[in-house]
Amino acid sequence: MGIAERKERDKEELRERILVAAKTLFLEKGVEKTSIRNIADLIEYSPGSIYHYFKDKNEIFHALHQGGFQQLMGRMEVLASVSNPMERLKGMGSIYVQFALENPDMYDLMFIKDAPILHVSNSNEEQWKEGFGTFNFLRSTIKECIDVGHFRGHEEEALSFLVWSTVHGMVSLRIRRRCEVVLAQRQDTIVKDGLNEFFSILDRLSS
Amino acid sequence: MGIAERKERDKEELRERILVAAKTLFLEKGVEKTSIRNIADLIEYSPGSIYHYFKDKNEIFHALHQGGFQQLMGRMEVLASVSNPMERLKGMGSIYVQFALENPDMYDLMFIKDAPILHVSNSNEEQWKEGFGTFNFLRSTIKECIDVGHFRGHEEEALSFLVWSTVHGMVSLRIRRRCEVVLAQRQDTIVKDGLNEFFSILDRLSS
DNA sequence: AAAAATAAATGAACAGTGTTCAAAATAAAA
DNA sequence: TTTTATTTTGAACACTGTTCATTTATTTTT
Repeated sequence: MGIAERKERDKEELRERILVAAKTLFLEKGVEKTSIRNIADLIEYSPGSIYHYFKDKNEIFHALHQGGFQQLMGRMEVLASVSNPMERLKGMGSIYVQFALENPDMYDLMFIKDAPILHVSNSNEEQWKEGFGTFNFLRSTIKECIDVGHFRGHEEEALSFLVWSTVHGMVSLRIRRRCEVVLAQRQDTIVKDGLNEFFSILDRLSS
Repeated sequence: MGIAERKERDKEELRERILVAAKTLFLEKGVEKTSIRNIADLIEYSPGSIYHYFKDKNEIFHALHQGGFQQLMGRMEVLASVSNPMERLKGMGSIYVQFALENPDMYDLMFIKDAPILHVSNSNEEQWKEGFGTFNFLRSTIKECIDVGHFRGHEEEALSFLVWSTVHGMVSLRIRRRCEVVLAQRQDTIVKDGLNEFFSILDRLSS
C-alpha cells in the first residue's frame, strides 16, 4: 500500500511548490502585492487549489516566516564555538544586523509586518517557538555575561529586551526608510556606525 | 469679491472633514481597512469626490502623519525649560515612549508603516521636514551632552541614531506584537523596564 | 474491464478594494 | 436668462481574498 504514501509525497511536493512560488513573488514584490492568483499562475494551477494546501494567505506567509527564523538561527550556529559570552553577544548583534540588511523583505516579514501568526490562530505559545528560540539564545548569553561579572546593576530580562530593541530599531528604521533624516553622507553607513557605537557602549558596561 | 474667498474656505473645510473622517476610521480600524468608500460614506459624499481634494489615499494618510509629528513635537515643548541636556535627553525618551504607547496607531503610521510620503512623490527633503525637526532636536541635545563632557569617545550623529533606534525598537516591537517572547509576567512592563535600563546605561556613560 | 467511490482541481461568483472619467448637477458670470 | 465654470456623481475597470458547486482525475470495488 505505497499509494497512500506516494499521494502524501505528491501533496507535500505541491505544498512546497506553492511555498517556493510564494517566496519568489514575495521577494520580488512584497507580501501585499503578491496575490493568490499570482501564485496560482506561477505554478499553473487554479486559484482555488491553493486553498486545499493552505487555510489562507496568512498561513502561506507564516510558513515563509518560519523558514526565515531557521535561516537566522542557522547563521547564529557559528557562534557556538565562541566561549567568551561578551564576544558571542557582539557576534549575535553583527549577524542579526547583517541578516536584516541582506534579507530586508524576510526581516520585514519576521519582525516588522503585522505578524501572520496573529491571523492564523489565537497565538498560543506553540506558534511562537521560533521567536522563543532566538530570544532565549540572546537571554542566555546575557545571563552568562552577568554571571561572569558584566553589566553590574542590570537585570537579565529587561537588558535582553533592550539589546534586541536596539539592533531591531536600527535595522527597522533603515528597512522602513526612516533614515532620510540623518546626514545624507552618513545614510549608507549609519546602521554599521550605530552598531559600532553600541558595541563600544557594551564594552564600557563590561566592568 | 468675497465669493472666491468663501469658496476657498468651503474647499478647505471639506478637505478638513475628509481628514477628520479618515482619522476617525483609521483610529478605529487601521489604515488598510479604511477605504475611500468608508470615508466617503461618513462625510456623505460620493467616493469620486475625495479625489478632488486628495491625489490618492496616500496623500490623505500623509496629512494625518504630519499631524502626528506636530502632536509629538508639541509634547516635547515642555522640555524647553530643562537646561541640563542629560535630563532633557531622558525626558525626550520618556515622552517619545509615552506618545508611542498612548497613540500606537499614529506611531505606527509615523514610524513603522511603509511611509505614505514615498508613494506620494519622489521623497525630496522638503517632505521630511517634520522628521528632520524631531531628529534635529535629538541631535542637538546629544551635541550639548557631548559639549558638556558626556559620552566621551562617541560621535554625535551615530549616537543620535543609536538612541533613537533604541526607543523606536522597544515601542515598535511592542506595537507590532513581538513581545510575546519575553516572560509572560513581564510583558506589560517590559518597555518601561527596558527604558529604565537604558537610562541607567546613559547615566553610566555620562562621565 | 466496468462501475462505484474517493480525491483533486476548477473557475465562476461574491463582496470588497483604489482609481478614473464622462455625464449630470450646481453655482457664478455675462 | 443664457453662458461659462465648478463641483459632484456613480458607473466602470481591473484588481483583491475567499468560497463552493461542478467537473475532472484517480483509486477501489465489483
